[in-house]
This record gives sequence, C-alpha cells and structure tokens, in this order.
Amino acid sequence: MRSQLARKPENTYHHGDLRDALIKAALREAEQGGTEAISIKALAKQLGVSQPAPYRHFADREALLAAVTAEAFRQLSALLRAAMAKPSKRSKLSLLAQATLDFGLRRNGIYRLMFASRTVSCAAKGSELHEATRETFALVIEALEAPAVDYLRERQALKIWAALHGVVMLAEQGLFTGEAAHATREDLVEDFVSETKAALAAAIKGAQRRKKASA
Amino acid sequence: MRSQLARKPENTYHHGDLRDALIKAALREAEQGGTEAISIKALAKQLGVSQPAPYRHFADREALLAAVTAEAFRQLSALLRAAMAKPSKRSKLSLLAQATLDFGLRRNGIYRLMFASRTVSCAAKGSELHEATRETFALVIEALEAPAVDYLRERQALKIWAALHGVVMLAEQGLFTGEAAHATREDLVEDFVSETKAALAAAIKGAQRRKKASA
DNA sequence: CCGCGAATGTAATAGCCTATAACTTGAGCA
DNA sequence: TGCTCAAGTTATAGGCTATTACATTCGCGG
Repeated sequence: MRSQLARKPENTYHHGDLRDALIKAALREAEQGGTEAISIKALAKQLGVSQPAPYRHFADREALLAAVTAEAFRQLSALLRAAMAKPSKRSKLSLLAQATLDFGLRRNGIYRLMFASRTVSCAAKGSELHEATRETFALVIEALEAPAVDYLRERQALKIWAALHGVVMLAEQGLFTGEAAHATREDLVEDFVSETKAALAAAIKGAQRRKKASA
Repeated sequence: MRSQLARKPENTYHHGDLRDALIKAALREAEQGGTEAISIKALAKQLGVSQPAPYRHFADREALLAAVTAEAFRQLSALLRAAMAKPSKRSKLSLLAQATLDFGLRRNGIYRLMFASRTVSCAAKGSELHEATRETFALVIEALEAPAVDYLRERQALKIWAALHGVVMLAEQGLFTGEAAHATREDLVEDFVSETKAALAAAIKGAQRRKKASA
C-alpha cells in the first residue's frame, strides 16, 4: 500500500493503490467544478494509467462518484467534529453550523456533489455512502447537546440541517451579494441556530410537563 | 410563429420556432433526470431537425441550460402566484411554502437545474435568468404580507426561502423516509412558516418602537 | 523455489455527445 | 425579380464512457 502516492511510480506495471488515488484525485477535480469536472479519462491520464484502468475498481462513473461522495461526507464529518471540539464561547451547534456554511462555500463543487446530486438518494441502505451520510447527520444531533426526548432532537436537527443547506444554496446563487444583501450568510445562520435552540428547549420542556401531568 | 408545435411539420426546411421548442422539450427531459438528461443531439432528433440546428439558437449547451432554467423560474413564479391567489384559510406564506415544496419534489430534476447547478450563479446581472430568479424571490417577499420596514422583510424572506430549499434537499436525500422519519416534510415547512411569521412580527414591532423612542 | 490463478493493467474499439466549418434553402423586401 | 440573411443541412473533428480481449505481476500452495 502506497496510498500517499498520487502518481504511479514510473516503470511499474501496477499502480499500487489506484482506487484510493482515483478518489483523492476526483475530489480535487470536483472542488471547483462539481460532478461534471470528474472525468475518468482525465483522472487516468493524471495518474499515469490507461483510460480503462479505473474500471477495474469502479463499475462505472456513477460508482466512482458514490465513493467520492462517501469520502467527502467522511471529510465533512471530521471537519465538523473538529469544529465542535474547539474550545470556544460559542455553542457546539453554532460551531457546527458555521463550519458547515464554510465548507459549503469553500468547497462548493464537492458540496454540490454531496447534497445536490442524485447520487446520494440512489444510495442503497447499507452502502458506504448511506452510512457516511447518517454519521454526518448524527453529528448534527450531537451538536444540539440535548437529551433524547421522544424524537424532538431529531426533528430540530432536521430543521437546522435543512436551513443550513438552504443558506449555502442561496449564497451560491448570489442572493446575498449585490443590492439584496440585507443580511450576511453568517447572520442568517446564527438566527437559525438561536431559533433552533429556543424551539428545542421549549419542546423538551413541554414534553416533560406533559409526562409529569400524565403520571 | 407556431410555437405550439413541438415537432417540425414534415417536408419543411425551416422548423418555425425551434428555439422555443427546444426549451420546452429540454424541460420535459430534465423533469426527471436533471441537467444530465438534456442532450442537444437527442433534442434535435426528437424535434426532427439535424444535430447542429440547435446551435443556431444557442451558442452552446450552457446557453440552452440558462434559457431552460429561466423558463423554469418563470413557471415556478406562475405556480407560486397561483397558489397564493387561491382562497384559503391558510396564510399566503404557508401556501407559497407548501407549493414550493411540492414543486421541488414533483419536478425535482428541474428543481435541481434551478437551485443546485452553477448555471444560476454564473448568470450575468441583467440576463434573462437573473431577472427570472429575482422575480421569484420578490414573490417570497410578497407572501410575507408585511410592510417594508428597514430590510426586515427581505431578511425573513431569505430565511424562509433558504429553509424551504433545505427541506427539499433533505427530502430528496431520503432523510425523511425510513427510520429517521420523525417529522414529515410538510410539518417542518409549517414550522418554518410560523417561526418566520413570529420573527418578522417581533422584528417589525421592535423597529417601530425604536423609531418612536428616537422621535 | 516454482508455478498457477486472481488481481490489475493495457491496447483496440464501439458508440454517444458537443461543437465547428462549409454548404443549402427559403422568406421577405427593395 | 432577384438579393440577402436567418435558419437548416451534411460532414467531420475530438472528447468521454464503457467493453472486449490480451498482458503482466502478486502472492500463495505445493
């Protein structure tokens, strides 16, 4: 295993770790251009192997995209974990939210691969990709720092997660620039964060009251 | 002009309204498969013209996509306008929100074309596409049924618009199906609608108080 | 240590797609 | 009528995905 090497060492027949190298290279390509920037042929050339070589590791382009997307989710998970671990006056949820926004804008091509393509929705239940997306979402729930009461946590996690993606989308569309920029993206995210916290606290308090009353 | 005709009448050299026919046909194709389902060659064949004929009307594929996306925005605007006009006990904002969700899920391929591709963000300021997106967003502001105080309306419009897109995205990813379905998409949307109304009312009241105090 | 099979890579090729160049048709107007 | 120009045509170049048949190497059992 020489997974660090992007290009295959010259004069060798076997690359050594082509599968991994393909994923890494594809991620680099997608950084700016998204899905469409990923070309099997171009990747093969870049890595110094023949065009059909990638097909030894991925059935077709879709399969490569799925693997790349899964890796992207793992990277996002790592990023969010790191952001939440950072000591700060701000809440875990706020840290996660701003980190997500940052990721979505900085690595927008990859972000679109993850959240705006059909790849994910086509992922089978037990697949690598499916697992990776679930793990990321679990982090959102964790960031709420709330006890598991009914499924109130999950619901608020869905809400903040949705809101964040919406903000990235609109930002990318340019709705925050020019004459309409009456709020920054970060402000909006912070708004959503506080609303989520408030809603969660209220919902949990309400649920506990109801439970006590029925007891 | 015979813009109603999709296929060119046989035995005629000129199609008559190829530009329009291409846009309509492309929209049909994108309905399910999104951007990738739009092939100039296939469209030409479908409409009974030679492959290069479309290039008389669009510089390249990107230009066609931009025109298609603009048309899609106009269709969404029309849909939202109709939804808001419908007499109902529910608020305009709620009607607009649910209609957006419905559009995003039913016509998801087109939706992705509109909100998840780079086409829009690349649109120049005065372009047809840029105008179409602004007009749609203006409807969101209108749906708030609130007076223009500072830019509070605009801010809340951005928030609800972002939240809606996020919900569509997550729904498409399957986060509302299976074991994690602890809330329906419609419920979430309704949550966002009420929070937006509350936030807007509070913000406007606050602004007016401040104005009075300074007078 | 040898040899064989599986894994991995290569060359050749088919088929689809975008896009351009050079030529043709026909509609409308002086 | 005849000219001009927009809109369509054929031919063609070049990129991409994917398959088939062949070549090379790795590593394991005898």
